[in-house]
Amino acid sequence: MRHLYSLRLIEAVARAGSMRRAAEDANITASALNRRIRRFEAEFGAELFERLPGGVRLNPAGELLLQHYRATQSDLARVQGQVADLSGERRGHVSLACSQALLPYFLPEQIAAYRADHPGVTFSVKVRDRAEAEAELASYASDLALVFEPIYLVDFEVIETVPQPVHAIMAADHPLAAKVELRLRDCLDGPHVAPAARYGVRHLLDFAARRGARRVAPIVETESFELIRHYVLHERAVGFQIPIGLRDTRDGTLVFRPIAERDVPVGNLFLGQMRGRALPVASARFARRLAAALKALPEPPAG
Amino acid sequence: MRHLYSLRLIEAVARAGSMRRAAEDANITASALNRRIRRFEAEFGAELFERLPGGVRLNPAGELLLQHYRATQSDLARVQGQVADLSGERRGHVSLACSQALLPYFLPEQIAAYRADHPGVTFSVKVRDRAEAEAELASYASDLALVFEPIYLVDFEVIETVPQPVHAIMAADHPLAAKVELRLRDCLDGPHVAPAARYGVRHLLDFAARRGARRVAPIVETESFELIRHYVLHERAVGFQIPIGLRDTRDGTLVFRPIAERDVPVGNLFLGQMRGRALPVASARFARRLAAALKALPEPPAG
DNA sequence: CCGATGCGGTGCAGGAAATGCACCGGGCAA
DNA sequence: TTGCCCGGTGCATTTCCTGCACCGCATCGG
Repeated sequence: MRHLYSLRLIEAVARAGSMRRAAEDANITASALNRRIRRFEAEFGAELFERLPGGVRLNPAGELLLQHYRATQSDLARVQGQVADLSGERRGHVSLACSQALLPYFLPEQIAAYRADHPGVTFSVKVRDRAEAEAELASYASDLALVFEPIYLVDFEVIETVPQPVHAIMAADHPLAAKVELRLRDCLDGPHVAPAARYGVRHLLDFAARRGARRVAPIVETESFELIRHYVLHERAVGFQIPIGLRDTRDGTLVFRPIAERDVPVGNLFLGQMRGRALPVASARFARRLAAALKALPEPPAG
Repeated sequence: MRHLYSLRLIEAVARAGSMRRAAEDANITASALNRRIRRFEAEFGAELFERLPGGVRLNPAGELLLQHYRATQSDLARVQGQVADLSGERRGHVSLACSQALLPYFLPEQIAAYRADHPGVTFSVKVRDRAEAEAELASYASDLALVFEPIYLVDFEVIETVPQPVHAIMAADHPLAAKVELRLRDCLDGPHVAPAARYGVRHLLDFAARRGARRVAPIVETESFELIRHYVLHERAVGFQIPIGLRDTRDGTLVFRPIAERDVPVGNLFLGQMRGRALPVASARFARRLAAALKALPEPPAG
């Protein structure tokens, strides 16, 4: 939409940190860009940037305006989606930020099921930890977020929440695999593999360990849940994960067992959006569906 | 803001019902306007108007877009207010739609008190009945609404509510003035003066009368609360009003008495805004103040 | 039936507005 | 100092928008 061109340029400048670089990105000359911005500032009634020797940076007024631009843009996209909808096109796009646990099973299934009904809808999926996912929502870069454990932002509006007790995962021939439920100390006493500190599972583990005067001391600490799942098959170690990202492997080599609730508190998976925002039709429908699927989630079998 | 020019023109066309008339209002030629709109429609991806023999009318897509425009405009105004605010200017504008009962005492006092602290803030006050006031909010024409009794729209977000029992008003020498509390039948048996049907007070009276198998049969029915207050001084009649619009007159000629709660249900005064909307700073602050003032409202003395 | 009227829409020429180019002064690093 | 990159500006050019004249069409009144 061309009437937002100036605002788009302002965003580009804010991102690039310099008018000349932004001009290059936007395929116009720096002088044209400069003048557009000066003109806009005059009309708006306030400067938007701090002019520094090495470039420019948004000042508070600019931050405010940029926020407005993003909200406007998102609302316009929603309107266009609704219009397309009422002309029967059923097109649209869903953008979503989620944590890694959703990647192997839950999200692929949900997206595929949704696209079976609405083949015109496309998706973008970003993998973000909790803090990043909330930033995604706040900047309107994603419509939805699906993250594990605590929510920081007040602007995060919870659509649905589902409990996910932390599970220990291990090779099928691991001694602990014989038990139905594990104690935390059983897991921490032996070699273990854990996600990095910023992940929700680790957060719960650290909290629980501290309470029990123990320490999470992983032999491998990683940001990749997939690495954890595969590593425990190689060394006699225990990993930690939430059940939504776990399934019985076909060959039965990987097993998972819940950790006693009295040791590690049950965490929650949150589906949320930016507070007060009217989502595009496609995203709103998908969110409703996700919420239903989360609510219908079976108690995970201790496979 | 010039980047909204096309949208402003679209709104003008929607309001005028014809491109030629809108062009005249906007001081451009019809051809220029026509082309702007066609161009916008092409870029937007959908027609916005039904072309009729005698002019044009918004189609659903146009309605949606217009709603977006109004929201955008309002949000931009809020941002500009915030920017002015952070440069310490404390300027701003509050627009409010309210019912007549607030005009004599409550609103003037509140506005004056607010302006004493923030002299840069200006106000516009529209007198609207309940339905109209809600339409004002929905079209972003007013920031706040302060109305009596029931709320229709789901988009009306209640900020504060305060009970206001219906009172009968009469001349000091009216026989009924001797009682501390009146029964509805006492009022309806004699000549009475009442607001028109669309007002909340009348709504409650009609409801109560129907329940008691009686009828509100006013000798004067009017849209002016002021007329009611003055009329009862001229003829031995009873009028109806809510206490927030009543004070002891200096000369003691006008008195008001509550009507028994078992006869007429207590109505409520609602302070509200458009659901989900971020108000301009000035309006938000004034709303907070209004809410506090409403909550602190004294039980009305039976003067 | 027919002309008058008011509507949205278009071809074309003139004019306003945005752009690109060349260049300035200034901070910064080597 | 020299060279570099920054934001900002004067001027010629181009792009885009506007205004005018006019078309086809539907409606209305005689």
